[in-house]
Amino acid sequence: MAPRDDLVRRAVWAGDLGEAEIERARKGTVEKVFPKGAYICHRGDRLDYWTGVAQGLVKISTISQGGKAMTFAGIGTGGWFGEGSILKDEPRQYDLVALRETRLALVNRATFFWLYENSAAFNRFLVRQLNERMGQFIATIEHDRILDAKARVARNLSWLFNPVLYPGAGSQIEITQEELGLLAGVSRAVANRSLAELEDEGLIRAEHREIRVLDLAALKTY
DNA sequence: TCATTAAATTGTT
DNA sequence: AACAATTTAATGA
Repeated sequence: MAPRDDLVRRAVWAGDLGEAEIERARKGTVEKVFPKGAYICHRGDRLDYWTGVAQGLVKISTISQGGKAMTFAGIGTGGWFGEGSILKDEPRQYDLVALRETRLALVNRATFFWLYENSAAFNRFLVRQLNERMGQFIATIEHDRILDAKARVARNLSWLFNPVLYPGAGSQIEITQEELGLLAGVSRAVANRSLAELEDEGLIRAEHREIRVLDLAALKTY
């Protein structure tokens, strides 16, 4: 059992793919491991792969003109991203950083489009994913008051628990406070305090190396 | 299985 | 950034 087989087969979008489709997808997929802290790609780079996180945690971020770091999304194990850059055939608009050792599944451009043209199941997945992301961004804009540290932590956490984007994830996730701090753009100490407060408010439960969400809706719209 | 130790993670300052 | 406390993982009796 080559790990590559499992990778494609286990992917959420492969759920109702036919055997032939899976085989085709498998052939166009390579795996690559990035060490903790490594850049997967910089803004402006070309990365002609549709990318899935087989294991690990990736931050999608950019630096604003004012020089402030801004995180667009955190992608955990089981998440997929990059369809926008592939579809539009343009360089990445943001930086990709592996927050911990991360194993990525890279689906090449030709295979992506083959699936796009031939698999209804794949298309259903794509539409759902794009729609869900859209919803995330709209929610972000709607609640775009001055984002204090706690709010950023809460929002980034809620992203990681999106049941549509991560069908596999239950109500708990493995993430350290340091990693969450990197995602939210706050220091570890602040992340720690934010989590403690969120826990007091009954939204989450923080444990060692993992966090349980008790009220996802409240977390999203914090 | 238990004890010891090293490494990682967390709580505070 | 530094330090202590706590938890986990690894090792060997």
